[in-house]
Amino acid sequence: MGSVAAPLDDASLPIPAAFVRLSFLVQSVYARLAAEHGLTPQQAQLLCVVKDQPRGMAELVDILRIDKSSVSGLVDRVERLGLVRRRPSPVDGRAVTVTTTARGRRLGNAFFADVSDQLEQITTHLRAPERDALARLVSSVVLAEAVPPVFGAAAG
Amino acid sequence: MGSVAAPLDDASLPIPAAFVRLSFLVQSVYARLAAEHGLTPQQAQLLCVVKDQPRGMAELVDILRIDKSSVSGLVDRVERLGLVRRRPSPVDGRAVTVTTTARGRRLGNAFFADVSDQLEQITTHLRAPERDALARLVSSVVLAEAVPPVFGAAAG
DNA sequence: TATTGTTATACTCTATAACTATA
DNA sequence: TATAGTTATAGAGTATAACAATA
Repeated sequence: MGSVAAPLDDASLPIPAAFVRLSFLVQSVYARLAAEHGLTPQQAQLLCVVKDQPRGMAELVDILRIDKSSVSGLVDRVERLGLVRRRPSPVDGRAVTVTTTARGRRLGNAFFADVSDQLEQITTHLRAPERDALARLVSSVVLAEAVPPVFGAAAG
Repeated sequence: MGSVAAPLDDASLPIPAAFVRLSFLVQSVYARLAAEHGLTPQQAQLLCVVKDQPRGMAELVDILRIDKSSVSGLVDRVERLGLVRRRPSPVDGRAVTVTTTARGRRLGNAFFADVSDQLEQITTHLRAPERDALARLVSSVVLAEAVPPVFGAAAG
């Protein structure tokens, strides 16, 4: 009862259920659009991470939060698709830098734009001030928790 | 830059980036806690879906959004762990019903409680009215998009 | 010695296709 | 015929452990 400053009259789920189910929705959209571009979600995510900025394998471990051996395999498969390339590091003989090819960059940008469109769409039932409040509140959680820059132009 | 009714002075990400990164955070928490309980995220999710209510395989296909053959394999593995059981449907000779064992129900409840705690924690930097607004706004998206009840007590 | 990255191995997850059995 | 579910198969994703090469 008596909710404070209710922006909508809809029922409200507990935060955990709301978050888990929003995550499920986001993953569904992400997976569907990745598939439409011939990619797995993980391959699309890799492309989003490296499309604006080359990254070393160790950086990818930190950003993607998977083991280095998993990164190796993932980069192998995306490289086999002709979307990224391994470059030797100019400063460290052991390290490699993962860069997109022209095709990879185009595909990454197209996927990024599609996901952005779809995720904007699912908030169109909200009014502008509510959308702004939602963006600010979710952002504050994401920034407070130092979530790696797995999606978005630069900044990370 | 006059934002409307700003609840916080933090920078705000675009909705899509905020959503994708929140989803990444939720998945990270979910995977870590599942592992602490000896489960994969998918196994934990299955347990959350059936822990309060038996479900048929076809229902699980709709809720989990994976192919029926994938559900078969997933249920196989969780059944092998002794956490769920297949029961013949009383009304349809072709159908089976997936039920938790006592251990599965306990484990599912413990996992559910842990995830709930952790996801509450990540919003503790917000004040109560902001948390309420966040819950309502995310809920409105989830309910408008008819996201299946993959987490939460009953309802769905 | 520590760090960067790869390889070998095993298991989970997933979809496609073909199948059985019941409705 | 259609629906409920399983099985066979193959590929992707993941971690662990062991390894090579460079710092």
